Amino acid sequence: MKPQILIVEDDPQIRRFLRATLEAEGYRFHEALTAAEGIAQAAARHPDLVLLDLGLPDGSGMDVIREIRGWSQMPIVVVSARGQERDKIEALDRGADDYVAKPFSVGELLARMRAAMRRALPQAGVSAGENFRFGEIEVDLQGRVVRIAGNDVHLTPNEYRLLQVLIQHAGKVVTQRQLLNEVWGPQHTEQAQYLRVYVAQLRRKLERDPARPKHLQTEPGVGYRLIVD
Amino acid sequence: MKPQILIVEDDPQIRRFLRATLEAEGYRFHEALTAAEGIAQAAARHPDLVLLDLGLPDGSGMDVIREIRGWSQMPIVVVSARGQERDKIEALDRGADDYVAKPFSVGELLARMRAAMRRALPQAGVSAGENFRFGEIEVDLQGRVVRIAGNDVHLTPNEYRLLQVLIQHAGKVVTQRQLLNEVWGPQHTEQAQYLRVYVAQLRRKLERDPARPKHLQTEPGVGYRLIVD
DNA sequence: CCCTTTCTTAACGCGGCTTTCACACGCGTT
DNA sequence: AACGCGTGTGAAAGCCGCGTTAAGAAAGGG
Repeated sequence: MKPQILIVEDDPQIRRFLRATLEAEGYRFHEALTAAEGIAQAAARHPDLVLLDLGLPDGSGMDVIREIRGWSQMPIVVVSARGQERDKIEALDRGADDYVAKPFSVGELLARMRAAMRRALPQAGVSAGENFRFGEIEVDLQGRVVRIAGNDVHLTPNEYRLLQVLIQHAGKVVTQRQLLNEVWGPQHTEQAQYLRVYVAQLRRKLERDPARPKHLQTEPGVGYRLIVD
Repeated sequence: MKPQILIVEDDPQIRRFLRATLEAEGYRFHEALTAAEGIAQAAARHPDLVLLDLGLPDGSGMDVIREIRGWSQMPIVVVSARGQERDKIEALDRGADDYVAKPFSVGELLARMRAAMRRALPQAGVSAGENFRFGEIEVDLQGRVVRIAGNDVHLTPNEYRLLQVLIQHAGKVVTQRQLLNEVWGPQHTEQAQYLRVYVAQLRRKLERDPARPKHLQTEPGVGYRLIVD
């Protein structure tokens, strides 16, 4: 199940931008335009993370933090145009998990969101967790379990690490050297044969038709790429 | 008891600055000048938070994050001169809790440290509860008593300690290093043999069929996991 | 001080994982 | 056509991690 984000933001332009960003990442999300609605939706939907703008019209975003913290430890990442130190300190001390000032980089925002959600997982034993899905394949990154159409698939340590690295760069090409370095260490960046063997093994275990891979594709002369729909 | 901070930083000037800052806040702290020493001290002292500089002389600070995350969830706040986006993303994805780029404001750094430590607190909440149950096994965390189907089972100190750590992370994988660090201390994180012996003993005492464990499962190449129904 | 319990260390078998090799295939070049 | 190159595949061999047992050392209690 993909993480569900609640966006609390009144500026239509920023909202559109966040919407596009989260959509591209595959997150599910809902939007609230006011502080009151933000609190209500946070209570109703139990999102995996709240993206909160501090400059809301009907009251300070600080109230949203205080209100939510009264009954939940859900991750709250503040996104604000105001970069003043005292705003940051107040928001963080009231219980926000992170504070990203505009203008911010998309990659950093997403990384900070991932970090906040990762931390929240252990204590909330109920929540499904940060699973990664592509096609009928589901990877439970916390539990280290891979399921294909619901059935558990056993991966060896190296196979799993290889898949992990590919997931980290999902959609993008990962060079052979990079894969070898991450999985086998810097001493083995020349052993491209390892990759051929293990990519084949992964395909046999994950792909419906290993000879015509749908997800784990070869980039000849460069590396491999994990296709996510 | 005041929080204890571990500073991992080679630059004497920044170290002096951090020292003065933390002292003024009333934090206790220790210092490590290299990555290796930082890892060792993190294991030995169990600080409440690690302040980590990424630009260390004897290897990347990234290794420190990866190493510590192998056996502990302690808060790690990166303090770095490098403010590049990819550094931030990499550090956060490897398990850092926050990333503060120099030049930073003192107040913000302290607020982010407080936020990171506040989040870490609830983790200790498991042992405070009442009895822990899984299957026909019941663990009285107060009385340090284990019963299986009503009958008392005697566990040695190390056996109980090992079970305790697994219960604290029930359902999740606990790495070998983490278990070794929690039960035998930071000096013995390489003695995986201890684990094999004691896991076998625990299984013989707790599992109905020790050869096919239902609760105390092995995660090959990683660690062990306590399955709770 | 002796006896019991617990911890540490070593040895060994087993199974599975990793590594390595051999070879087939597609493709572009000679 | 033949060759080189990068890639995919199957299988064999060796290694390594894990589980198990046992014996000696250390610790603790009478």
